[in-house]
Amino acid sequence: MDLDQAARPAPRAPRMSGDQRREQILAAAVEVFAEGGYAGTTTDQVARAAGVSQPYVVRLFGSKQRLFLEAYRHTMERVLGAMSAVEAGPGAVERTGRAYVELMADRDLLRVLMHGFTAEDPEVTALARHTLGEVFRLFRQRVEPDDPDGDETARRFVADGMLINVLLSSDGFAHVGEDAGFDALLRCFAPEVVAAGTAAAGDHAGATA
Amino acid sequence: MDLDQAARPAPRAPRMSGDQRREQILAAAVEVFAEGGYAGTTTDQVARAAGVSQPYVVRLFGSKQRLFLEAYRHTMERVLGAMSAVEAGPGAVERTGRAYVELMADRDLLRVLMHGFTAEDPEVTALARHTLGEVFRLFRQRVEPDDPDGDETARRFVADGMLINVLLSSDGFAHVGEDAGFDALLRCFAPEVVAAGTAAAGDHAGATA
DNA sequence: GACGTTAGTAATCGACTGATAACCTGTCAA
DNA sequence: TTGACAGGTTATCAGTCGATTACTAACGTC
Repeated sequence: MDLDQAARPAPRAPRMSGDQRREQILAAAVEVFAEGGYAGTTTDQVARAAGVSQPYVVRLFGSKQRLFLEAYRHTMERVLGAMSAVEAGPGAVERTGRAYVELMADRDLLRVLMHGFTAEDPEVTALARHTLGEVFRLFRQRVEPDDPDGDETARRFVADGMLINVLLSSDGFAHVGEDAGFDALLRCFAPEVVAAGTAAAGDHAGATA
Repeated sequence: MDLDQAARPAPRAPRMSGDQRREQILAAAVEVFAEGGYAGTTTDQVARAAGVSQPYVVRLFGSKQRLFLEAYRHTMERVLGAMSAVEAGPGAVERTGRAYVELMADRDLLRVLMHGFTAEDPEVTALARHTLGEVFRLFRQRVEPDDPDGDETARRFVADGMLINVLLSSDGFAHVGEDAGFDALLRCFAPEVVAAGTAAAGDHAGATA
């Protein structure tokens, strides 16, 4: 009994290759940073989410800041990768739009991206600006290059993207039926979601307005 | 000498009425929170910016969280106030747009607003969503109510607003000439700024791309 | 089967931060 | 004058967090 309970030193998780662990921790970091941002997240939270100890996280990445930078870069590459994968040609505008919308499936991605814009660290904000610029550029080069309205179309695309990011970051799609004005805005994007949401909410809605 | 240096108990700032002090601290809070967000800002930073001691800030507002909430509400009211001040009628769309652009003069306002969307506190994100909804609503009711494209126009307005917020938050206008794609995007908003910026930058530009 | 290397933890530290308590000091009324 | 209240401060604490150190255990390999 004593041998069974006390002597057992907690069934340690199996070892993993360093690279695997790095990827795992990075994935956990994206998840946790998406929620709390840089300052609002502890290395311990990341460690727990990844199932390792806090000091190990710090040692693997050098510092919290570097961990965040790597997580951010990781995010950036996935976003830009998705946009780069769209081939040019007729209908490219619509297909690029769909590519961005599909990014919403992983809420964390665009939320981390968002934290980059409001970050304090100049290195992070520089990455964030670069990402935004690349999104613009990638879209732009898929529009007829000599279309005089191309810049305008691309700017609108980026602007809509930022609105989506904001809606996602503020968890807007999960708070339908609480604010009339906000619902109206949401309805522009997903009328069916709002219709279903307001019907379902109705009772517990505090209707801020 | 001893009398001059040591005995003098630091020339205390003159007393102020409680309400005045509150306003002053609130203004300082907006300024400092704009930079660091909620988690990335200490009550001591706010206190220093306001020229008072840290415990006094906490005691006046109850807690850091309540201070942030008040600062956020303050910000929100100024933004919505500016939009409400636009009277309806012909050209209302353009005038509302100008009103929003004029808000950019105080960088902190829109940056604090932005932090609300990425905040962890559900009370804050709810306020942020409400603000967004009101911006949409206020714009919408200034467009011909029976204009079938009204929703679309209003959505674009809000989206452009979010893009502006992002550019402002990431300090984009101060980093012209560092990233080609980003410059191209910026050129859609303020061609003259970018032209001047790239010319002036040129030398110290690392040109991320 | 000893040995170096790699994956990982426990213990702990020093700095920071939000909050509390206790105290000080102008100002104004009676 | 005196006293009471409003506007402040200094001192200090308890918790948290990133980072360091020192240690342990699994793996390959000769």
